[in-house]
Amino acid sequence: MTGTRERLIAAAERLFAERGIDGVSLREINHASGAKNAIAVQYHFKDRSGMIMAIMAKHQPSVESARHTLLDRYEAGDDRDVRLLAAALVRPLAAKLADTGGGPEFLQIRAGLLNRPDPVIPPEMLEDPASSICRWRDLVEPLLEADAARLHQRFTANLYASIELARRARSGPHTDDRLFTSYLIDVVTAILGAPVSPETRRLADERDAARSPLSH
Amino acid sequence: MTGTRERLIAAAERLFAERGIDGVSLREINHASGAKNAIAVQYHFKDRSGMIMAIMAKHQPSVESARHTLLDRYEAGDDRDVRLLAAALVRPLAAKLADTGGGPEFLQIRAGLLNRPDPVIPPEMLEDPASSICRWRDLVEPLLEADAARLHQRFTANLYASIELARRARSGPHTDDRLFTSYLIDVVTAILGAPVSPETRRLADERDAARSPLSH
DNA sequence: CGCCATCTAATGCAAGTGCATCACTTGATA
DNA sequence: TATCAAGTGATGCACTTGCATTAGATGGCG
Repeated sequence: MTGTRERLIAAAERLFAERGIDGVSLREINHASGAKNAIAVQYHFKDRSGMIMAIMAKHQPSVESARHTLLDRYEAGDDRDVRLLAAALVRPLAAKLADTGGGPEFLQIRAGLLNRPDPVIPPEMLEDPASSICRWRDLVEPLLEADAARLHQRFTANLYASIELARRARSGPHTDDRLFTSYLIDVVTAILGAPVSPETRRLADERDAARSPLSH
Repeated sequence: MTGTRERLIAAAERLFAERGIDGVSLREINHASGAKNAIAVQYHFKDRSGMIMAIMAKHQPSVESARHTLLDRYEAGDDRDVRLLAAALVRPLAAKLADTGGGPEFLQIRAGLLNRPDPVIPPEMLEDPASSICRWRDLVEPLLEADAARLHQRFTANLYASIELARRARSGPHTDDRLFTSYLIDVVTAILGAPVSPETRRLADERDAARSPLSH
C-alpha cells in the first residue's frame, strides 16, 4: 500500500536529525524505511531536496496556523507587548518539541537548513512572503526603536530561536518543556528590546554623518 | 618548498566557508590549492578532521590571547559591567572580520562546527577548560541573577555571537565593522541580562517544588 | 659529491553515491 | 474479465569519494 511514503519520511526525519542532511545517503533512507528497494526515495520525492521539502511540508502547516492564530490574537488585543510577539515566534515551534510524530527531528533539520551556506531547498519555502514569519516581522518592526542599524540584525531572533530549539530537541525528549520555552521567550524578548548603547549610538551617528556629507 | 601546506589551508578555508564542511571533497581542496596531486591533504593533515583542526589552530591563538587580555583588563579594573564581558566575548572574534588571512572564512567554519549534530573535531578544542571561554564563563556567572534555570542557557550567548559573526562574514568584506560589532555587543549584553518574566519565574518555582516534595 | 628526510606526483582501487532501466505486483475501473 | 496506472523490486552503470601504493623531486648536511 501507500504507507511506504510515510515510512520513508519517518526514516529520513530520524536519520537527517541524527547525522545531518549531508550525512545520510538516499540508500540508507530506503533501507531504514524497511523497503529493500534502492530507489523508493527517488520515485516518491525525486531527490534529496524533494525529500527534505516533503518533511518540511509535513510540519510547516501546523507551525504556520499556530503562529497566525497567535498573531490574530495579538492584533485583536490592545497590548503591544514585545513578549507577546516573541511568544508568537517561539511557541509554535516549541510545540514541536513534544510532537512524537517527528517534531524534534523536524526542529533539528530545520535548524540545519537555516544556517547552511548553500540553500538546499528553495528559500521561498522558508521566506514565503505570505508566511507567518513575514507577518511577524511587520508586526515587530513598529515596536523597535527607530534606529536603522538595528533592524538589520533584529530579525536573526528567528535563527537564534530555531537553533536553541534544535539543541533542546537534540538533548532528548523531556517531560516538560514549558520552563525552557518560557525562558527562551524571555531571551528573544531581550534580543528584540536590546537597548542601544552610547557607543553604538555614536558610531551610528558617525556613519550617518559620513553618508550625508552636506552636514559637516 | 613547504608553501603547499599554507596554500592547502587557504584553499580549504575558502571552500569550507563557501560550501560547508561536508560540501567539499579533499580532492577539490588539493586541486584548488594548485597542487595537482590528489593526496596532499592526507599527507599534511591525515583526513578531513585534521584539515579542520589545522584551520582552527591557525586562528584560535589570536582569539585566545585577545580575549585573555580583555579579561585581564576586566579583572584589574573596578567596573563589573556586563557589557565589558560581552565585549570580551565578541571583540576577539569580531577582529577576524577584517583579517584578510582567512578571518571571515574562519568565522563561518567555526559557526558551522558549533551546531552540527556530530562533532567533527574533538570538543575539547572548543571547550578547553584552560581556554578563555571557560574563564569568561566563570567571570560572567556571579553577575547573573541567582536563578538556576538561567545559567543553563545563558551560555548560548557564545553560540549566538558566533552565528551573527558568521553571517556578517558571509555578507562580504565591509569597510567598517565597528558599528556592527558594537551593536552585537549590545545584543549579547541584553541576552546576558535578560530579565526573567513572571511566567518563567512561576514555572521555575513549580519545578523546584516538584523536585523537593517535602514542601507541599 | 652522496645520503636521506621531506615533500610532491601519478596511478589505481574498493566502496559508496545518485540514478536509469526493466520487470513484477497490486488494486481500481470499464 | 481485461486494462492500466500506481507502486514495488532488483540489477547495473557511470561517477565520485577517501585512501593506499609506488615512484620521483627537492634540498639540507656530512
